[in-house]
Amino acid sequence: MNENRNAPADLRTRRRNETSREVIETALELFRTTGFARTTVDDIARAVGISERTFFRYFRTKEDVLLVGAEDFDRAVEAADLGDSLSTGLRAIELISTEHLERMIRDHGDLFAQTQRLIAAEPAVSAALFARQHATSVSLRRRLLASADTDELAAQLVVELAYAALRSAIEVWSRDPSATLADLPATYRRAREQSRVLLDPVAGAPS
Amino acid sequence: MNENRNAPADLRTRRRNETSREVIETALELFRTTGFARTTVDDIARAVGISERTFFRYFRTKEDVLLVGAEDFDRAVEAADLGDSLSTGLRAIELISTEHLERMIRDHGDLFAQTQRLIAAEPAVSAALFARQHATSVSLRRRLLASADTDELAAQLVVELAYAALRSAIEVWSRDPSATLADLPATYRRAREQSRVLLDPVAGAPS
DNA sequence: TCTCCTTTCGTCACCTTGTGTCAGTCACCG
DNA sequence: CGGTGACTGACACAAGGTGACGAAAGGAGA
Repeated sequence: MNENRNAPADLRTRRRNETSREVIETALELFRTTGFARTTVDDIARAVGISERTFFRYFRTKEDVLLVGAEDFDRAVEAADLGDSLSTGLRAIELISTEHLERMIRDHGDLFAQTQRLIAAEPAVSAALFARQHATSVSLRRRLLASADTDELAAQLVVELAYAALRSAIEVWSRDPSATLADLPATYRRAREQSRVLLDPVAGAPS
Repeated sequence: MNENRNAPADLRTRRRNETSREVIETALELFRTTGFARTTVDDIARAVGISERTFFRYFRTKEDVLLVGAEDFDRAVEAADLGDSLSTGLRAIELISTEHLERMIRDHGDLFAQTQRLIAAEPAVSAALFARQHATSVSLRRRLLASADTDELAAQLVVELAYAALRSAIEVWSRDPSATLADLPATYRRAREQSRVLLDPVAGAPS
């Protein structure tokens, strides 16, 4: 399709992005002050100055408002070159995750941090996020199987373990009030290293 | 509290269990023939012969109907002795998972298999399941921190990796049409072994 | 500038999930 | 046998989410 990345863009699309961002920021504020569950979609729409119906044209669900870069991440994962083995596949997923975190920090900054904190605090939202990741994990497993000749279990495990490290890093980081945006990539690096140590077959019992 | 396990039980509790099981089996049938989304709670209630309101007295949500042993599993995890280190904690979670699978197979048999297949096929339900697991994972991390003196990231990782292995095993097993109930414990054992091999620091790149 | 097409938006109507409430029923216990 | 507490059905209601239709506004061409 037409891929005019970083172009001045349409006036329509520009206004759409503005409205989208305005909804996110307004919702974020309402969620913090009133709580996620007690804030209705109608509250958000009214505060932004749009109709309830229009809100759902921007976001499929109330939870989606907080899943800022999720769609981009999914697309990047789907487009990634996984190489021809499980280890190259794992490395590819980790690389994309790293780039994703850096881009989110660069492009969205505090907005990203705030959404992550709210996600960690709100089971309904983390469940929605997981549903996304689960869908891509199944698709990833299929692609790994096609290119890396291995069994389904190993392929699924590689994907799940990679996602587990990413989720854990974000989770622990977002629950730490003193952590800054700059700390996140380092936390994720530690998560990858530690996950390898924790399941080390030498340290773990053989059976 | 009163723990009359395996006792003849009250007439009321007996009827309650019967109704609950009837709801599960009826819903399972409707979900398979009509699809999860297109089946309304009212359809299920009507088919069982209870009111819509009563349905919600048995199950908090429509998804909960498929989460048969989840509550027992959570309780078992919460009550487990995690030892005094991350490795004993990991071992404890794995033991409980194994016992849980065996008990589900023994007590529920095909019902369990059918629910797992539907869960794997239905994003909304796996999201609900994840929400449960996420809640217990946070509580587990706290308990590991209290007993094993380590950092938050390592503790969270241990829990997430353990859950990832369990989920992957069930996921892959439930998507295999030729797999039988007896295959599940073996699949889970392979998942634990493989997860240790896949993240082996010797095979993986140091950085 | 005028016209035509496309996208977007607001309004209205509707369905489904989930909760609160109230009154009636029934098993159990004294 | 009468009281207590749990379970149930019926009703009302809030909130999330979808479909349909007409109006308004942006964008392209004459």
